[in-house]
Amino acid sequence: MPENPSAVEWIKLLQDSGYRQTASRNTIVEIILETDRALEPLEIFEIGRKRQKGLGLVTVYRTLERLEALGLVQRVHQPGACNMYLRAARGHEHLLICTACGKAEFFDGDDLSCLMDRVAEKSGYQITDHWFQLFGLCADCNKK
Amino acid sequence: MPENPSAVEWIKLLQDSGYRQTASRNTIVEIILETDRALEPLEIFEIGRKRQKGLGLVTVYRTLERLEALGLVQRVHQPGACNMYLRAARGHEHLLICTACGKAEFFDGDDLSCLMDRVAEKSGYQITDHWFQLFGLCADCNKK
DNA sequence: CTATCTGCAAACCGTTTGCAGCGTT
DNA sequence: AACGCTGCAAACGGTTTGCAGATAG
Repeated sequence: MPENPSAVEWIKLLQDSGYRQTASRNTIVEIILETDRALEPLEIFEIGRKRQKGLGLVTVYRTLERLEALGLVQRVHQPGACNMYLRAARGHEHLLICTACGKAEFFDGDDLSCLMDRVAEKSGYQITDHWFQLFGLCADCNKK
Repeated sequence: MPENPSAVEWIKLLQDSGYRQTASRNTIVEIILETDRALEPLEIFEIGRKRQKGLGLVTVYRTLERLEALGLVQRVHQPGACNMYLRAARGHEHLLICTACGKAEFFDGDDLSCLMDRVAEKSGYQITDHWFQLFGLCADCNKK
């Protein structure tokens, strides 16, 4: 089972790609990695501003853009919003999101391939990508 | 103008829900039902305006809102856009979308339940909903 | 005749861009 | 010293709202 990425790791990847290490980026990366649910740019900005006075919302957008381009972060689509960001899925991970608290977990779902093969054959499509996401109540929210 | 039987059905459902039948709504419903891909509000507006002079973009938005509330239409999420609308899926239908021409087809995928049961057991979540969508090239676009 | 529906214009809000100065390397 | 990065303010574009007149029932 893959370990969660660390902030140090991400900062290093950013530097290896020619980007500079700055206080703003450190803050943003830390917030994303320590939160167990997808966040909107504005949320990241508000949390970040408490830690680093003067942080700009624009920097949040630009940092997310870079992180997404490097495949470290992904945009999460939900029925009510599609502007939230989360650590990106790796390999065959898929998302499981709590509709009450927003908590996001990944699960492994690599056995979708046989279903996809069947659909490809029936439809005549050459399938190149898939989205699979589950919604529900996490154990904590379910108790209530 | 040839009558689309499904359009008649939708208009009737709208009326049964207390909404009035109007020229604008007829036009919008017809466009959605005769198109084999998801459309943005602005696209519906532009096509509709050619048929019905004076149609307003606001009416498109308000009609889509009502059709979505009645479960006749659904918002389609794609990597690049999540403001497109399509006839809603029924039962266990899932979407298969051509990334080249946008053509959307439904396929049946009701055998996801065993995977979902397994995820529920492992994660402790009570799963209430799922999104499953495939992307690829349709037979026509694949030839090129 | 009444309540809904309409289109227009303006407001709204999340996101992007231009810019001059700052900070990393 | 060079060039990327920053925050601010303004621009932008899709969506929503307020309104007075039109229209379905």
